Amino acid sequence: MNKVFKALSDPTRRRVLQLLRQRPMTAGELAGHFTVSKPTMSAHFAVLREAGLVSADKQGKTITYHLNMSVLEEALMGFAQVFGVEIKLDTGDSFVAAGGTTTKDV
Amino acid sequence: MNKVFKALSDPTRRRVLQLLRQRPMTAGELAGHFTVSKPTMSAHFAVLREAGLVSADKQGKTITYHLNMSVLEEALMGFAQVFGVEIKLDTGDSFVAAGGTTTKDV
DNA sequence: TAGATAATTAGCTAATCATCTAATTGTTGT
DNA sequence: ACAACAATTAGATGATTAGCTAATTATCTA
Repeated sequence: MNKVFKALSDPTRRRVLQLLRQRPMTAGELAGHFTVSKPTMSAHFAVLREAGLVSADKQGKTITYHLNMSVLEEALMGFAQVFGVEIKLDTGDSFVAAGGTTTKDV
Repeated sequence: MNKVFKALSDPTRRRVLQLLRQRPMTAGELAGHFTVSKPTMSAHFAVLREAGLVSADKQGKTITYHLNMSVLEEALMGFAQVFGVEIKLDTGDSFVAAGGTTTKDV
C-alpha cells in the first residue's frame, strides 16, 4: 500500500494514470504526452507497475499499458476507511461502499 | 494538491494524521507514538502543515496539532473526480458527492 | 541479414528527503 | 533572574529519486 502512495506522489505518474483512464496506450504513445525523455518515462512506468497500478502487455515490439482500476480503487477504499470517509465506488455496474464507523444510509 | 500527495506518501505522516483523527494532540504527545527523534517529527509536522493537512495552535509552551479534515476530503474528492470514482463524504451531518461523469443515483 | 523501430537497462548526476545531534527560542514556575 | 521544559531551527549525513545520454535487447521488414 505504501508503494501505491509513493507512486501517486509524483505528478507525472498521476497524469499517466489519468491518460490510461481513457484507454490503454503504448509506452511511446504515453511518452509523447510528456516533455521528459523516454528512459525517464520508462522508469515511471516501472514504479507504476511495481505498485500494481498498471499492467503491461507486450505485442510484438510495442508494450501496451493499461490501468488497473481495481488496485487504485482498493487503495482509495483503504485510505478512506482509515479516515472514516464514506466512499462509494461506481465500478460501472454496481456500487461498493466502505468507511464510516456509523453507516448512515442515503 | 501535489503537496498533499507528497505529504501522504510517507507512512509516518499518514499515521500522524490517523492519530489526529481521534483528537487533537500536542507535538510531544504525537512524537511519543513514534521511535524517531523529536526534530524528525517536527519536520514531518512542517510538511503536513505546508500541505494544509494539519493546523497548529500554540498554547503557552505547547503546540497542539489538529487534523484539517476538509483538506483531506477535498484532496480525496479531487482525486476521485479525476478517476471517475463516485465518492460520498460523510462529514458528520451531511453527505457530499463527487466524481462519476454519469451520476448513477443509489 | 542489415537496418529501422520500440522499449528497456546501465551508468551517471543533481536534488530532495528522512534522519540524527547540537543549538536556539519561547514559556513557565520558583 | 534562572532552571526546566516544549518545540523548533541549524547543520550534517546517507539514502532515495528524477532526470539525462549512451548502450542493449527484441522485433519487424526490406
